[in-house]
Amino acid sequence: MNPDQLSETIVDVLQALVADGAITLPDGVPTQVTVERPRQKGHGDYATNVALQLAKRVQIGGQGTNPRAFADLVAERLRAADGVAEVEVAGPGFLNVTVEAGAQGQVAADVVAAGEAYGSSDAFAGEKINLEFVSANPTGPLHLGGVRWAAVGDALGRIFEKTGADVTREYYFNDHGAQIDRFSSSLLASAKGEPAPEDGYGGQYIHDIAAAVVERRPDVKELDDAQAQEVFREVGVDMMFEEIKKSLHDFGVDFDVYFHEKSLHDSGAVERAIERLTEMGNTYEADGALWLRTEQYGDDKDRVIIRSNGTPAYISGDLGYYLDKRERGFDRCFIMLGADHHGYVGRMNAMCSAFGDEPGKNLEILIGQMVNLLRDGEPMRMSKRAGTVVTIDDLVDAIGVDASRYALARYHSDSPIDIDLDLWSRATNDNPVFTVQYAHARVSSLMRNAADLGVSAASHPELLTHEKEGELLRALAEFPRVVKAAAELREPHRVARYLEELAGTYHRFYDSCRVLPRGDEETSDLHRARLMLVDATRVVLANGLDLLGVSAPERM
RNA sequence: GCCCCCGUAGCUCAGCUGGAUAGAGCGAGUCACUUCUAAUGACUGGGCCGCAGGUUCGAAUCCUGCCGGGGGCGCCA
Repeated sequence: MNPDQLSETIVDVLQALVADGAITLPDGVPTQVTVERPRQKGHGDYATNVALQLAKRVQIGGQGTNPRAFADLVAERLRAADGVAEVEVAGPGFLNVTVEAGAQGQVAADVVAAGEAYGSSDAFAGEKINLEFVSANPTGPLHLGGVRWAAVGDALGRIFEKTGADVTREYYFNDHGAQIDRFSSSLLASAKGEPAPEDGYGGQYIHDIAAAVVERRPDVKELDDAQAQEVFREVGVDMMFEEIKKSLHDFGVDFDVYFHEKSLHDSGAVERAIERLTEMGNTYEADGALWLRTEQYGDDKDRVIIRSNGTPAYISGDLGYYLDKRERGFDRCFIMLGADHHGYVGRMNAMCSAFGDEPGKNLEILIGQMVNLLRDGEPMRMSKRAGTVVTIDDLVDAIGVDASRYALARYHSDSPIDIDLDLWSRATNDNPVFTVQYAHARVSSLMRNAADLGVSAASHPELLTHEKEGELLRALAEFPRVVKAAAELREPHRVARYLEELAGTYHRFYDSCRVLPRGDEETSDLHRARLMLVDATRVVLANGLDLLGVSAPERM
C-alpha cells in the first residue's frame, strides 16, 4: 500500500458513505485526498486531514457536523478496508492510519518490478513542453549563472519526462548585434596586439580564440579592419559556440534545438508576430517608433518593438520566437533566466497576454538567483571586463560534474547560493552528493555480496515488520509523489532533498536490520525479503540521481 | 521612487503547496566497530520561524504594513 492507494481507499470510503446515505456532500466526493507521512511517531504510518477539510460541507442526516464526529464515521469504515490495520482519530480530527505489514511490504517488490520506470507517472502525459535555458550569447565561456540553469533546467526536463511530458530542450542565441560586435572587435584588437576596446571583453580566452582564428584564416591579416572584424565575428562566434556546446555536453546537457535569433528575422516570424499583434489592436505608432501595448497587460510601460530608425528592438525577436514556439505546437513554454533579467518577466507575460495566451500556463518564466563560488571561504569575484569570469569549467575542474550538478540542483532556484568548493569536493558525509552516492555504493556492495553468497531476493511482504523496514518502505513509496511535486512546482531540489533523506533512512535500516546470513547461518525468507528491500532502495537511489543527471556509482 | 527574490537552531538549509509537540546535515558533547563499505548509527544540548497586525477550527506557510539583505528597472542585447 502506497500513499496514492491509501488516498483511493479513503475516497472509496467517502463514496460508500454517500451511496449509503450516511452523509451528503453537496460539492461531491473529491477525487483524491491528502495523505501525508506524519512527522511525529505515534501518529500512524500515514495521516489524512480529510475530515478537517470536509467537515464544513458534509451533512449527516441533514445536519452539519464537526470534524471529530465525521472522522469517527470515516474511521469506522476505513478500518474494514483491505490493507488497513488500524485507524485512530486524533487531535482536532486527523485520521492516523496504520497499514498492514503485508500491504506495506509489497512496495519493495513493486519498486523492483518497475525498475527504471519506478517514479514515473502520467501527470504531464500529452503535454508538449519547451524548455529554454542557458541561452548565453557566444561572447565568452559559460559563466556560473548559465551553469545553474544548465543543471536545474536539464533536471527539470528529466523530471517532466518522468511525469509523461514530451520535452524539447532549447538554446536561444544571437550571432549578431552589439554584444557580438564588441566580442569581434575585442578579438581583432587582441590579434593586433592592442588592448581590449572600451566595453570590450578581456581575458585569456579572447587571446586564445583570436590566435585560433588567425591560425584557421591566415588571410585575415591582409584584410582591412572592417573586413577582418567580419572574419573574427564569423569564425570567432563559431568557435566560442562550439566550446560552449562542448562544455555543456561534458556537463551532461545536450539541447534538441539551438535556435538562432537571426533565423526569426530571416523567416519572417517577427513580421508575422507583429502583424498578428497589430490585428489584435495591441500595437501603435508614436514618436516614429512602433510600440507594443504591454502596459494594459500588466507591464510597467509599453515597449518599443521597431525603433524610430526602422530597426527591430530586441523584444521583437522574443515576439517572433514565442509565436514560433506556439506554432511548433508547444502548449507550455518555459524560459529560465538569471535574476539580472527579472525585469523581463513583466513584459514577457504581457506579450503572452497580447497574443491572447495565458501567462503562467502557455508561458512560464523562471528566475534563478545568483550563484557564488567560495574558495577557502572567500567568494570568487567576477568581472567581465577583466576577464575574471568564473566559468562552467572552473566549477567542474574544482569539484567534478556530479558534485556540480548536484550542488546547483539541490537548492530552490529562488534562493541565492554559495557553493563552497572545499565542501563539495570532500569525501565525507557533510558533502550531500557524497552521502547519496555513498548510500548507492553501499547498497550495490551488499547486492554483490548477496550474489557471491548465492542469496537472491524474494518477495515476502508480510515479513518486513521491523520499524526501520517500515520507515524505509514508506520512504520508497514516497518517490513518485516527490517526482510529481517537483514537476508541478518546477522544483528539482525536492528530488535531491528526498534522496538525502532516503540515504539516511537506509543507513538506519542497515544499522538495525541484518540483511545477509552470517557465517554458516541458513538463508531464511527474511534474508531474501530484506534483500528485495535493499534492491528497491538501489532502484530508487539510482532513479533519483538520474533525474538530477548525477551518476550512481556501484563502488566508491 | 517602483518591481522581483530572500529572512527558520552557532553554520548551511528543508519544511510534503494551511495541519498535530518545528526538521535534517554540519559544528559541540557522550556512546557503539570479531563490520553486510563505521565513508555508519544511537543519544544529549541548541528556536519570540525578521517585527507588528489580519484572515480561520489551525499560520513558518496566505494577506497588509514595516525592518534588514540581494538583484533589477534603456528606442542596450
